[in-house]
Amino acid sequence: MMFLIKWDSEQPLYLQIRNQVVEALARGDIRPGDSLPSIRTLAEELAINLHTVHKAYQLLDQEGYIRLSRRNGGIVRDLAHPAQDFVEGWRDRLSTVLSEAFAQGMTSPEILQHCQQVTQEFSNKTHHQDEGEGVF
Amino acid sequence: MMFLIKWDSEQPLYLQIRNQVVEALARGDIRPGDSLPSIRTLAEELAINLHTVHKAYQLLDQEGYIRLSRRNGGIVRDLAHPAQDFVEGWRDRLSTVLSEAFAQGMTSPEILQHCQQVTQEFSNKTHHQDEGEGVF
DNA sequence: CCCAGTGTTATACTAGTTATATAACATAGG
DNA sequence: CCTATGTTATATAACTAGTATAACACTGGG
Repeated sequence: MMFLIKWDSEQPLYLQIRNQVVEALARGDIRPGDSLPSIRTLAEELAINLHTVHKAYQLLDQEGYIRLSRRNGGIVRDLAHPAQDFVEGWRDRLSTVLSEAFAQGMTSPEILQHCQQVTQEFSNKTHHQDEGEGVF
Repeated sequence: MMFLIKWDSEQPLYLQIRNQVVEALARGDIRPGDSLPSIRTLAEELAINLHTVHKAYQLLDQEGYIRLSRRNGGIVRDLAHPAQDFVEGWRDRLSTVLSEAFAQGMTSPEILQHCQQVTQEFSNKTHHQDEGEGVF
């Protein structure tokens, strides 16, 4: 799991981390049962503060993506179904993003094509079962 | 153009306004050439501060959705093509939103169906040409 | 038994953002 | 000239983001 901090981004650091974990999950780069790096390890690796990483992990835990335990650190959960109350908020966010494209003059076919392309990137879960990153 | 402020939302007020304008634009509720309410008018109507509305309008102007002039206030621009540098950032945001759905266990067909539904809402531009809101 | 490595909590501080409140300025139309 | 438009300038309070230290609680391994 590679993290990359964009220091010139307008996005808060803890959100960048959160998003990268979620995208890695969607992409299949990390899977249920896998461990995230320890809070301190990742903080040092990215040269940022422990609490910033902690905040990202707490958010991921709260949203249901991982389970954060005092013992094993952050472990990716198995989400067969969306967490409760997820879909409503998610559709609102989807609406907002798609509305931007319409308002900018993109056409429905154009927009839907982007959706399909992105979707294919994520469902391309060509994945090696036995490749590090796991709990040991 | 009806605005609705959610006081319990986590979203900043100025972003709520910005998003509602963009969605109204996508939905066809407002069209190129239309005037937005004056900053002071809208501020009073929503019982919020003038500067908060101004910030929303400035953002909309900066993003290319409206033109803000000292003379006529905020006027919706005609965006036949996306503003430069729009698409790159937009696709990133789309990726983030769609990745959340995947990570929550939704399937590709499910997700694409949502995209199509939202898209249809926006392309349903059943619109009355001569209905107020215009410049006068 | 202790040590090292987990997350967790507490406190403090700086900087930036959000929202409000007042006031004033600049411009042009009626 | 008055009025309505956006614009700019301060100031202030509350909150957020990020950093810095320090300490606490737990537990697996040596």
